[in-house]
Amino acid sequence: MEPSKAPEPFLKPYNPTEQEPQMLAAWEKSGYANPDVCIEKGVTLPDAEAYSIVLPPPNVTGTLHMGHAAMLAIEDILIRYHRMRGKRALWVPGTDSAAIATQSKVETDIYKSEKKTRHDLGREELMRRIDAFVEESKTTIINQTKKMGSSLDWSRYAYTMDEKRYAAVMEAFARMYDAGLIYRGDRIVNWDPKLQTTVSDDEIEYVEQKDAFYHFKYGPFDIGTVRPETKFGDKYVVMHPDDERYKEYKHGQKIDLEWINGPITATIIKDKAADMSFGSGAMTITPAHSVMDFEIAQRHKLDIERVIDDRGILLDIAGEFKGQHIKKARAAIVEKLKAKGLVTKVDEGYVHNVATNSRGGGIIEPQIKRQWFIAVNKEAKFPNGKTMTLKRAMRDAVESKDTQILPERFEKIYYHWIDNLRDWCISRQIWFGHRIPVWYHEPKCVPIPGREADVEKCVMTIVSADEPKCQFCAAKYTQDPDTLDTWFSSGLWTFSTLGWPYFAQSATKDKPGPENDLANYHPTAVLETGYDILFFWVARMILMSTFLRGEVPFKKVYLHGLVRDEQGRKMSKSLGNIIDPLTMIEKYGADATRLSLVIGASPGNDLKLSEDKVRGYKHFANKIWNIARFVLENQADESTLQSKVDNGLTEEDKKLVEEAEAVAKEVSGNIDDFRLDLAADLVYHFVWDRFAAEILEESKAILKGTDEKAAASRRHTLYAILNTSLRLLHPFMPFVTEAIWQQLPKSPSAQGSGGTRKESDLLMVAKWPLLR
RNA sequence: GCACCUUUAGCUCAGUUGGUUAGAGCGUUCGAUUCACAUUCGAAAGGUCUCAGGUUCGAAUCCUGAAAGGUGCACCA
Repeated sequence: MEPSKAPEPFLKPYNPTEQEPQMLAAWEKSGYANPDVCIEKGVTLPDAEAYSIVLPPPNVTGTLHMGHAAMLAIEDILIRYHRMRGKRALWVPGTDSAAIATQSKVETDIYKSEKKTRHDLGREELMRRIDAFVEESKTTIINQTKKMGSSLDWSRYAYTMDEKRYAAVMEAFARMYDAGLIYRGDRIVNWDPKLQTTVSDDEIEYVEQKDAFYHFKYGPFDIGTVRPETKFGDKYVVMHPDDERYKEYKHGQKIDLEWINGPITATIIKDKAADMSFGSGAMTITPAHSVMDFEIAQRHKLDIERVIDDRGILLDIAGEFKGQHIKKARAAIVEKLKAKGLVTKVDEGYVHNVATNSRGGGIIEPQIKRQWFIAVNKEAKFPNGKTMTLKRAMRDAVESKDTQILPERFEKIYYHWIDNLRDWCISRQIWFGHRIPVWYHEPKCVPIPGREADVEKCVMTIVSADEPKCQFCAAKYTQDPDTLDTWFSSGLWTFSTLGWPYFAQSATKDKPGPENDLANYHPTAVLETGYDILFFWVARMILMSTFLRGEVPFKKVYLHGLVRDEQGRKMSKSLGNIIDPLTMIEKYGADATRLSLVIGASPGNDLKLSEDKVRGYKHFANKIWNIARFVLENQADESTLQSKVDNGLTEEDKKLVEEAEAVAKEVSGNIDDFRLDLAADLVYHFVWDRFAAEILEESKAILKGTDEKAAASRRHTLYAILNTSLRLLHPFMPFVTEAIWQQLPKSPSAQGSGGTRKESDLLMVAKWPLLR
C-alpha cells in the first residue's frame, strides 16, 4: 500500500453513523453469533468448551434505557471475548411479557382514549389489544438491542409467551403440582384493590406516608391505630405474655366493653408477637386484613371475619357504615368514636410505611383469598435423588458454590432473603399471562349411574390445550380464570430457552444444533443482571432449575450496579435527567456508549454517567482510527505486513511487542475476574498514552531515518501492536475495530490448518491475543 | 431495629496481596500545532486519602470506633 494511495475508507474523522450499520450487516450475514455456524465454518472447534449466557429479557412494552444498554454492553463483551478465545459462545436473546405492567399499560391507554375498562371489552378483546401492542413494541426493543452491537443469536430468540415457553410452563406446573409443591389454599395475600389482583411479597414497595395515629379506649386498654376503619370486627385484644402491666389478665379471659357499634365481648390473647415497647403494649387485631394479625389468629385458632371487600368497601359488619369506601369512612368513624368518648388521643403527622404495588398499582390491602402457592418449606424429591425443601435447595446451590454470586457480598443478602421467604403466591387475577392449567368441575360431579367416582377429586391438572371433560359425567371442566405470576415463567428461562422440556432427554453433548442446547449450554456460564432483581428473578431461577433439572441454572451470577445520573440520582422522567442510549449512539456511536457504561463501573456498584463521559470515548474511537491510518500509511508496501513480525526485529522492538503481550495478559486476567472496568481502562491507556503518544511519536524519526533495517523492524512492530490492540479492543468497541480490521491487508499466516481454528476475515471471530 | 455499600483533586473515579514523591479523565490556567488526529500535543495549578484511635520499620490500603450520604430487609397495633 503506497503512502500516496491512502486507503479511501479512512475518511476523517471516524464516522460511527456511517460505519456501524455496515458492520452490523456484515456480522449478521456471517451468522457467527450462532455457535453452530462457527463450527460449520471452522472458526470454532466442535469440541470446544461451551460458554453461554441467556439475556435477561427486557419487557416487550419498553424501550431501551441505560440499564439495558449497560447489561448488553457487559454481556456482549463477555461473549465476544470468549468467542475469540475459541469457545462455543452462545448468547440467547428474548423478551418478557411482563404481565401486570403490560396489561395495566394497555388498560390505561384504552381507558384514556375510549373510556372503557377491560370488563367492557371482555377477555378476548383485551388479549387481542395486548397482543397487537406487544407485537409493535417488540420490534422496537429488538432493533434497539441490535444497535448496541449485541452479538446475540437471533435464531434462538424466545418470548416468555410463545408456544415453547408455554409448554415449559405447563410442564413445570404439572411436575410441581404432582410433587405437592404447588397447592391451592386460603391464605392472606397482598391484594391490590386498584388492579384487582394479588401481588407477591417482593413486588411490594413501601412508601412513607403521614397520617393521624389514634388512641382508642378499648375497655380497660389503650389501643392505637392509623386505620380506624378496620376496627369493627376487633374482638381480640393481644398482649405479650411477659408484659407486667397486664399480668392480671389471663389468656382466654372475656371482657365486656363498649365499642363502635355497641357492646361487645372481647377475648384476651397472650402472644409474643405483641411488642411491649410499642404504645401501651396492647393491641386489637384484624386477622382478615393484616398479615401479622392473621398469623396470630391462626396460632390461637381465632375467628376471622372480613371487614373490607375487594374494592375497599365496608361490609355488613360495619353496621351503619356498610357500603362506604374505607377512605371516606375513616373520618366518620372517628367522629362517632369521639362522640362515644372512646378517643383518648390523636397524634397528627405519624410517619409510617404504606405497602404499595410497585408494578403501577395502588395501596395494598391484605385480604384472605383462595390462591395458588408454591410451598417453600415442604419436602419433595429432587431429580438428583435428594429429598429436601425448595428453601434448602436454594441455599445449597450457593453454599456449595455450584452457583457463585459476584460480588460476594450479595450472597449474604441472598441467604437473608431465603430465610425470610414465605410460600410464594403464584396466581394473579389479571388476564394477560400464562393461564393456570387447572380445570375445575363446576357444578360438582354427578356421576352417570354405573360409573363410580370420588367427587372430591374432580379437580385436575391438564397439560394439553384441549378442553378436558369429566370421565364420570361427561361435563366440561372450567379453567381457572387466573394467570400465573410472570416470575413463574421467568424462573424457567435458562432452560426453557434451551429446549426444555422437548429435548430434556435426547439432547447430546458436543453435537451441534438447537436440539442439543440443553446438554451443551446448561447450566449457563453466567447470569449477568442488575442487583435489583436478585430476588425476583435470580433466586427463582435457582428454585426452578434445581427442582426441575437437578442442576443450577448458572455457574456464576454477576451483578452490575444501576446506571445513575451525574449526581447519583436515579434516572427518571419526572427528574428530566434521562440519558437515552439511542441518542448517545446517534451522537457519539455505539462504541463510545458501550465504553462509557463499562469504564468506572466496578462490580455491584452504581455507575454515574454523564454525556461528557460518552463524548470522551468518542474521541478515543477517533484516536484508534487515526492510529490505524498512520500505521497503514507508513508501510512501505503490503509485503512488509505479511512476513512474521518476530523476524529480525531490533531489541527495542522486541521489547515493545512483549509489552503489548503483557497488556494482553493483564486484560485477559481482568476479564476473567469480571473486572471489565479495569480491563477496558488498561487497554484504553495503553493504546492512547503509550502506543499513540509515545511509541508512534518516536517511530516518526525511525521511519524517516536512514537505518533501513530499523525502519522495517519498526513497521512490523507498529503493525503488530495495532493488530493486537484491535483484538484486545474488539469486545469493548466492536464497531470501530471491525471497521479498521476490514482495511487491513489479509495475512496468509492467519489461515488455519488441519484440526486448528481457522481465522476468517471478521475480527469478531479472530483469535484473542496470545492464543496459538 | 438489622445488615450492606460509599467517602481519595472543583466534578467523576482508579489505586489488586500494606512498600519510592497517591494517579487518570473531565474542568481550570498557560503554551504549541504546515505533523495520523477539526475529536491533537505539552505544561501548570489543584490532596489533612471523612474523622479518631490501634497494629506495623512503613497504612489511602489491615483492625476498632465514630460521622455523613445511599441501598436492602424487617417492623409498622
